[in-house]
Amino acid sequence: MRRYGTSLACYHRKSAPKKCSTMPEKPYDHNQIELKWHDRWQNADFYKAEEKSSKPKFYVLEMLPYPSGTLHIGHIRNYSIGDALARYKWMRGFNVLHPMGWDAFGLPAENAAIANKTPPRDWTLQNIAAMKKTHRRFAFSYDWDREVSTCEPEYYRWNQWFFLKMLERGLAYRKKALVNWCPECATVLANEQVVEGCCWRHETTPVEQRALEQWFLKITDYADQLLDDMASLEDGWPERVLTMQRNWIGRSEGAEIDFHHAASGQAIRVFTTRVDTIYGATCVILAPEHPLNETLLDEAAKARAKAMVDARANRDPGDIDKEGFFTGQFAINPYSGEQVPIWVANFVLMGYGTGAIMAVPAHDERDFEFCRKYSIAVRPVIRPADGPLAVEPGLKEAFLDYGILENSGPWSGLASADARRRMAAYAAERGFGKAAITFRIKDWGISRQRYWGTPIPVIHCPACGVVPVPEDRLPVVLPDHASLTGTGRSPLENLPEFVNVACPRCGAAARRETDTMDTFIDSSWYFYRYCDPHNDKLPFDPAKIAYWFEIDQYIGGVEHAILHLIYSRFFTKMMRDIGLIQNSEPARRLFTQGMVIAEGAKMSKSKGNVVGADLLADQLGADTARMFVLFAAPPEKEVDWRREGAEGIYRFLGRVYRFTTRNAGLGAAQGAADRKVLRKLHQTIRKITEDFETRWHFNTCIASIMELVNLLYAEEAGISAVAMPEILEKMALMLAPFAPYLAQEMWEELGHDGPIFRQSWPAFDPELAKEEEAEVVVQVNGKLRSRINVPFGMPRDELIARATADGKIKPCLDGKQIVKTVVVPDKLVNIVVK
RNA sequence: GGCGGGAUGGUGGAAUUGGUAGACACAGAGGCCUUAAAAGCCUCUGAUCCGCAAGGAUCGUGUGGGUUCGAGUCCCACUCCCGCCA
Repeated sequence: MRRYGTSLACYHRKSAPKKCSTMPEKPYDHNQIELKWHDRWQNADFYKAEEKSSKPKFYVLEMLPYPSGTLHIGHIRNYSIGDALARYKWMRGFNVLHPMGWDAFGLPAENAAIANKTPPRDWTLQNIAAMKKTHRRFAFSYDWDREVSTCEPEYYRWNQWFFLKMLERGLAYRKKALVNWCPECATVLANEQVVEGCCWRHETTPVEQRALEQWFLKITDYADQLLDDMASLEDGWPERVLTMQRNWIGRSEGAEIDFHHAASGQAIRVFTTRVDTIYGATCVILAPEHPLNETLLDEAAKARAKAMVDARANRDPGDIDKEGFFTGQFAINPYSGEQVPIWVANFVLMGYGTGAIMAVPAHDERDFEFCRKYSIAVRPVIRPADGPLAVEPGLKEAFLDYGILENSGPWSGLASADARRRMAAYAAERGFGKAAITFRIKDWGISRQRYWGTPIPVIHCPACGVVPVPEDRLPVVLPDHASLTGTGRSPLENLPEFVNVACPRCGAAARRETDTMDTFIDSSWYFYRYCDPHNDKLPFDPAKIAYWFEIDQYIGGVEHAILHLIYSRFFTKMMRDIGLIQNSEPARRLFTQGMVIAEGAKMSKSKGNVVGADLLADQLGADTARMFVLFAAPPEKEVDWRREGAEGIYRFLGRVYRFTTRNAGLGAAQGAADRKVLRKLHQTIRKITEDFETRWHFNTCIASIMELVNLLYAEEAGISAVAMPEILEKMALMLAPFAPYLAQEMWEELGHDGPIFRQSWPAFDPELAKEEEAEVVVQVNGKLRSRINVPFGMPRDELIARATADGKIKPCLDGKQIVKTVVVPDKLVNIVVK
């Protein structure tokens, strides 16, 4: 196939009807079919969810896209999976909610604005319009009345409302925190703008860490719940997503212990999961940004520490070489009274635990590596339960397992687990520590020094401090125009009409907060808004949520396994706690589809290999594109986009269509092939129905329809006028979730009115689907030697008799002794000989 | 290093519960149709070997072991790839 579009149809029209006994077949012209129904469906309302319904509800949701301007084949895959499910559920009689929206705030709009001199809002709205058009071309079954755009004040005012609710409850707070800072741009960068430790726009400029006042959400308050509630997701969410979230939350149980600065007596609190090893602690190590460094270090050392912080910005902690320096100061071990040196090292993270550790090289890998490098003492204090204590010098690696304490003062002889508990209790008793749980997850920093986002609704008053914007004055509207340069602080700072405001409390001149919110806030609750998208009193009516939630099926890329999906779970719990909703989790089931790569390489603009959806719809048609991404691999796996593969699907759809048009309303007088073909038909329905209900291997579903079509071609002349309509109708119905345009056109060709999606999913007849005869495999010593056809349910003895009498089996048994015979009824006979 | 997922023809993949390995498709080869091409339709297509042929034999699911009448599937060890965490 070299040419596409209208010219393709001309080629087909030359092909003559195959037999004079059939209707003239019609060529498959995807443009003609898809444009026709696209126009007819323009104002159709088949896909509106009912507010009140006697049907069971089903909420199917695909992750909303960022409006970059174009849909690519990766989007098409995501939506094709959801759409197949939505259409199937509709045909199974569910009241389906299947909405779509736009994650419309974000930095690309600002960059585009700088590049094209288009205001971010205009750029975004144009992109949304273009993408929506493509969505419609692909006939995804969305209820467009529920469309949500997160950049609209009607939406983001509720971001602000939630922020105020969290502020009231102490879940939103302000603190000084380290952020990524590019000295070239003189601005803060988001994590995703830091590429290998450098600014994305200045690739040779290392990013620094600067302390700035930032707003945070207290997701750590929910860390335990986020972890515990995963138990309820275990049967509906992919195991690897749950594992990733568990790792991300990173709960560890241990103890906080105060060492004391020998010179000043000041406490240095360390976190350890292995307090039982504390007699083996040979130094205390502080994170380079630890606040105590201010008093402990001289100026030169402070500069070294700062350099360390900058050097490791956003680098994988496992990749950095462990480096440190001795501060010249000492600390006292509260258990042993021993003085140990205080170091500063880059592998100790301020964000984890207390920002300080005790190094026990004999029993911790990283400590071992570090202490060996700097020749710090290594002292074993735990021996294996069944062996002696390791000997130092000469120790080659740390002993990490639990064991029995040695050289540990009064604790010697205890087992590790026991010692951990008792020693933590002792610390609490004496007031120098306690048992503690620490999490890897940090509070969510949401301040962004950017324009295109939700304004944070607070006012800074010189007299009253931070004052929330009163609820009745929401939304704080983002000004339409701001001068964007990509440098300096938030562009909103340069808009006096935005910044200068009277304090809501005292009326004095005050300044508005100019930071905007992280756009992950927008996507943390959008799926609730779909249930009540036009509510201007509340983010949504709780009764509507009670009806639609939880989401029955959420579908998206695994790249969101952590951020978006943790934030969403957090928001749900927060919303529950403020009394808006009843559910504790947003989605009962999650499906993570694999990526689409193009000809072996990850798609990206810079590589120029992005497969655009519009071009596909032009050249091959929406049906072909949708079906190809479902056919090429099971949906959870990666798919390689290949032009030739998609052309194969195009050929298949043409085969289906031509067969249908030339046989509609026809058929032979005698149905010699009816039984065979009807059996295959009902087997196919059974297979696809089972797959929709369980594992969604649409690739094999489509393959089974291909098998059916191949059989129809082979048996065409022997299909009766009675069987033909049933076959063609059910085939159209089975294709409807995958190729809606073609299915609808077939439906019309078969003489039916109305949308095929309002039809019931075809039922299969188990009797018709049954094979007539069982093919039984005959093995000798486990090797396949013959196959025999027998009636179903043949008894064991008879099967053995038939098998041993088989012409191919007899010679194998000659002169041998039969040791054993294994029979699997209707399937297999295995004769073991010697 | 830990945890999770994976490795099947030239390619994407199938084999759902331990029971016919390679469904379906792509690519390739041949044929029919055609003045010709395209499209369409039909046949062949894991490797090696035997045979004029029909047909048959052996090998074969990353590597090495094991369990079993029987292993792509289960167990042990290993290699490589992907993801998350360190």
